[in-house]
Amino acid sequence: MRNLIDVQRKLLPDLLNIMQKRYEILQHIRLMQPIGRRTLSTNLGISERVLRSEVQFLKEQNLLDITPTGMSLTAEGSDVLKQLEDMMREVLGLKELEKKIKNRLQLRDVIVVAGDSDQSPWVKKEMGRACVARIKELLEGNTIVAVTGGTTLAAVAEMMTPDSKYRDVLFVPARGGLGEDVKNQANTICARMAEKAMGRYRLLHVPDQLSHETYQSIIEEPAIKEVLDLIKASSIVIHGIGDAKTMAERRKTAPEEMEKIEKNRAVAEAFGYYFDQEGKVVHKVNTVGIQLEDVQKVKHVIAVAGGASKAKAIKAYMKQAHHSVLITDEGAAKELIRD
Amino acid sequence: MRNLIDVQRKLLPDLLNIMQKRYEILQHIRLMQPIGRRTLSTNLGISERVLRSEVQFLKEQNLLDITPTGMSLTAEGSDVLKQLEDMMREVLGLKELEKKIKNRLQLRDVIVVAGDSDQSPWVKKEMGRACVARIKELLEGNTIVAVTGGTTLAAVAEMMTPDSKYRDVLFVPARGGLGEDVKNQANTICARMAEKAMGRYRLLHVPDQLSHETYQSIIEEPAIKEVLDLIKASSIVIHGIGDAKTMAERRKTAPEEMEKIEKNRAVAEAFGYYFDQEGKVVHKVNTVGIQLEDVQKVKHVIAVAGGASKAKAIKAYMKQAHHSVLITDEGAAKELIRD
DNA sequence: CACATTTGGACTTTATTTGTCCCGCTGTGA
DNA sequence: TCACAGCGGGACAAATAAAGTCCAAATGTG
Repeated sequence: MRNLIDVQRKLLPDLLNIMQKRYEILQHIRLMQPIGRRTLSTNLGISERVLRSEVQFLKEQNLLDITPTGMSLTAEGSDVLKQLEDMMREVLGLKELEKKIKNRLQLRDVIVVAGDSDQSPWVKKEMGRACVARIKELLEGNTIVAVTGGTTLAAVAEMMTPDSKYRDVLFVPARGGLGEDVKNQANTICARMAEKAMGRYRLLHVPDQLSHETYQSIIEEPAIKEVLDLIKASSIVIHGIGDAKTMAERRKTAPEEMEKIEKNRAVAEAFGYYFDQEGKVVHKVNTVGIQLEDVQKVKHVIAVAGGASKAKAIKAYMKQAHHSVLITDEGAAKELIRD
Repeated sequence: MRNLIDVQRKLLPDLLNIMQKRYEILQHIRLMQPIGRRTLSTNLGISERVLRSEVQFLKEQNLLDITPTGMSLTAEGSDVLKQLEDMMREVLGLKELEKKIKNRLQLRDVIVVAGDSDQSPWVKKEMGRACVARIKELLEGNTIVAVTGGTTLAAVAEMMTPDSKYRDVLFVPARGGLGEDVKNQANTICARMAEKAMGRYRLLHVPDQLSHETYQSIIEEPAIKEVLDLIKASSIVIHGIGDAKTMAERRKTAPEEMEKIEKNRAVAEAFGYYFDQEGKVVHKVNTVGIQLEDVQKVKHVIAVAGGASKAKAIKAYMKQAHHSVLITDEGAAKELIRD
């Protein structure tokens, strides 16, 4: 059955919404029957008119009776509802997860896709697609989109599709070099995403490790400065979240910094910042680009991260990012609400 | 899985149609890839514009690639299609049955509902609902609807629902007494149906067994004659089909008539007419009302009959009723296409 | 008997789908 | 190399469906 639902989720994504809506209507009617339209509509939080259409439909399907006293389920309606209950648990699993996480972590919005990216790599792509869909909702006119690096963001870039909306969109890397592999660098991903979107992009060519003097002079270079200004002006930021240890190891982190990270019990990493489990910054990679205080001023911040193994990191980072949207997967989501 | 599909058939009947549409699109693309919109749309028999919307959707779901050479499935699309194939066989079962029967029996239209009314009595109600839905499609202005008797027609009456469309509809019994039980008589059912529909009705009060003289004089009675004229003017006829033997036994058929029926190998009964397996009339109950030759001139004739045991009768009757619409159930349908 | 609910009809407004036409691109065969 | 057929996709009008709004008739309840 899980199979069928998954296929349907692909083939008719809004089917689930409609199914859920009708399910809730039946559920409420069973609970409060006989009940009138007005009472029910306020109870369900949907407009009376749409409830009316739905109810009319359900009546035609012989699932409910409609009398001057109010509406109530027919025997058939009870049967259907009973069967529905089982399957809705599966169908709705993800939506419920989203709600729970949104409440528990106090986030602006949460999107959970099926699967666990620790186990099945294609789940990252699903998160990517969800992210792309979300971005498209946010676009208006000449938006600047800042992106970071990481394998998850690479998946987002891979799932990007061209759209006329992107005509005036500019992609920029959020921060300079953080010591990553080329294929996971913000620059690379930024370019890839822009190409896929058929949009424009600018890159930030700043070497990884710099002395203080060189650093000061390089950020005064007009070409660099221009890009940095664009980054600060971005209205959408898309970033990944990493496990602190993994990220520190993946980057060529100096031993003394490594020690600092470990000593302060950093668990999460994002933007080159390391966070402990309370969401406090305990270390920061020194590079140009957007800073954490800038991020908090950006209109739309989207964090993309999944896999059960990343749950701790996500939880820690999100403690100081309540105005972000989180896109994650079932694996991480289940861990997030475990305790 | 069958469970889920059944519930969905109830809860979102048109979503399954969309699912089918998308399934067929994917199927055709796999077969003919790479293929262009225009070619594909003529092939599928849908307008190019709606195909375009569908294709765009499928592209967004990452199920197909779209290139200047044409459209082709992605790996994901192939997977989904593969999984779909299994479940569509179940989803589409009834539709395929409908098509096959329509072609094989050369009928105007066929509707098949799930189940077998021999085994589960509620299936008759399903046929009833399907019939009612069909009737509503046909109504226009002040229509006259003629109905016969029988348990199936009783179910149709039971499933009738009021509608503003019925304001100018008049229900009449198709033929006079045929020797049935009161609750299965055309008169009873006609009245019941009209009540449920909140429509008007006229009845035909003619005793069962009449001498020739009385018969001649009674049909000249103004009150009777008026109803008979209405019956002949009806534009919709709804009737059941019975097994000849069963019907003959149920009615108080005289022994010599019984013999005639058996001798001529009657298998089907409808309207008080008995048919052999070639669809030839072999006997006829003598009563007033619509006659077989009148039926053939009526605009819309709907035959409602289900249950595996009735398949033979349905087949026989339908041999001479090609312009009818048949509403039946899965049980009968499977028998109908067996050989 | 009056009141508070109920459903359901009717009409307007808004959103979505579909039809229609056309443009620019690309691979193919002359 | 060039022309052409077939491709996708943009743009806008027309048709259709959904939702908002208001009101009338009916019915159970105090």
